[in-house]
Amino acid sequence: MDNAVAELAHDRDRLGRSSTAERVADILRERIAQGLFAPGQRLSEEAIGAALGVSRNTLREAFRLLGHERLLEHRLNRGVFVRVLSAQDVADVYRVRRVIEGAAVRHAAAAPPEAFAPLREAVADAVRAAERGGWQDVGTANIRFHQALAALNGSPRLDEAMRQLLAELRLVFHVMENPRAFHEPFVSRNLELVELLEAGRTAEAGAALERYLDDAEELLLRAYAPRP
Amino acid sequence: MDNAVAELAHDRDRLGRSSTAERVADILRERIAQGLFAPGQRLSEEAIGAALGVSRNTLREAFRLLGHERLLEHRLNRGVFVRVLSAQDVADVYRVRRVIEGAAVRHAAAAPPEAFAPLREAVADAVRAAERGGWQDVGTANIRFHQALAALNGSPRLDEAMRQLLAELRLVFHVMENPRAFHEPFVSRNLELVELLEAGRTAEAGAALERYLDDAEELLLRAYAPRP
DNA sequence: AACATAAGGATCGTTCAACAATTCGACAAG
DNA sequence: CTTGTCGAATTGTTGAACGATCCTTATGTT
Repeated sequence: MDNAVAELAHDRDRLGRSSTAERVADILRERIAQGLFAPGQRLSEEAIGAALGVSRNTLREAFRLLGHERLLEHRLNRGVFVRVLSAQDVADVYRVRRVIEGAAVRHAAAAPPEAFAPLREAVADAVRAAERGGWQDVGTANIRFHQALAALNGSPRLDEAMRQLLAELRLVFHVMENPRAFHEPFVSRNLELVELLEAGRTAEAGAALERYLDDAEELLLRAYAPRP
Repeated sequence: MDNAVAELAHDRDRLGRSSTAERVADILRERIAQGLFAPGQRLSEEAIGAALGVSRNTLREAFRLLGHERLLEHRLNRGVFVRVLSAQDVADVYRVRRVIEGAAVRHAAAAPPEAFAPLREAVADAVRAAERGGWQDVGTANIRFHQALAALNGSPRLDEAMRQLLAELRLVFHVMENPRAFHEPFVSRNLELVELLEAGRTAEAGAALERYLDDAEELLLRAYAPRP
């Protein structure tokens, strides 16, 4: 009985966690992730505030949240804009990915077998999406794969950092035509990765990951030409 | 001449970057770093807003900023509190430090000799501060050392992440008595680290770093007993 | 025609006052 | 000692207001 009460502590954070500003931030984050707000687009306080039925003050709190997540760019006296990543930004994102995901692969050696289940699932989702031509969904599944890979570190802070990095990357995906070319080739390579990991061949997995990230970065940078 | 103009670009971000909310956040961040606001303490909107002469709305924007940096904790309808790190938080901070600083050491092999100058300087500052018994300053210099170490990654995002991590750690330092015991022993180990790095013995440096972080974490966790 | 300048409108930055919602502690009742 | 109720204090959110700043357009000058 005392036990049942103690378990409630797990759900405690689900109680208070909903202010209007945060819910607005959630909505905007989702819209940006879906590409409905294009990079570079200005987000008018008045227009969005009216559309969502919240005051400008509340909306500005939400903007601060997303600005800190690098999804919005705050220019003084000019408003907030959906972030436009430069080529250097993309390079830096991949630099950080190498660090975080590389560490995850090294951690994988000590991980229990069931730790790889989320990776398997993400690959399976990607395969299914690819079969029916949903390239956008393939991209989403691939992102989930790498999120799950980073989770092998077992660190909430790295999970959060990875979440943010991948959200930034999504901004790049949306300004590019031909999503298939950017997502399809990597499904099988993700599968290769998880199989190497499960087999305990972490050194090879690390090398494969390096090649993966090098190729993805190059492919991305080659096709990515933001207005200078 | 064209060169001098080009250099101005470095300071560009310092121009527009001054909204009241951000300046308020800077002030509060500094106060927290100095320990003038103790962990767990509640920051009243009305009191601080009046003291700083800014409106509640502006102050709330600043709070959102610092909340996202994990320095403040926002509890719905209860206000913002200076963050109290749990033992798990401390462990997680060190987990991330191992990842980021470990990668930095690996990067150091390809770094030019002058890249280690900031590390040398930080150690020198720590030594000077230790000689005159300024243990608080020793801690600050040590923090600068590891910030500079992380900078070897050459990644703005990792720099920012490290900045945040070390700011969190400062929260822990402030709730502990006897700062000398936590900072003095590590000065010489930092010196050892930079010398190994300059000598190109990166593998040994990596091992030394691991020991460093293990010891620091254990020392910290042993003495750190936040209210449960 | 090219450039500098000035006026105007739009939007942001910030403040202020107000009210609803929520929390917390005190106090009374069982 | 537990439970219910009340009230003060604080936060959450709104709406309006005004100055500051930026962008565009119109105007004037060389």
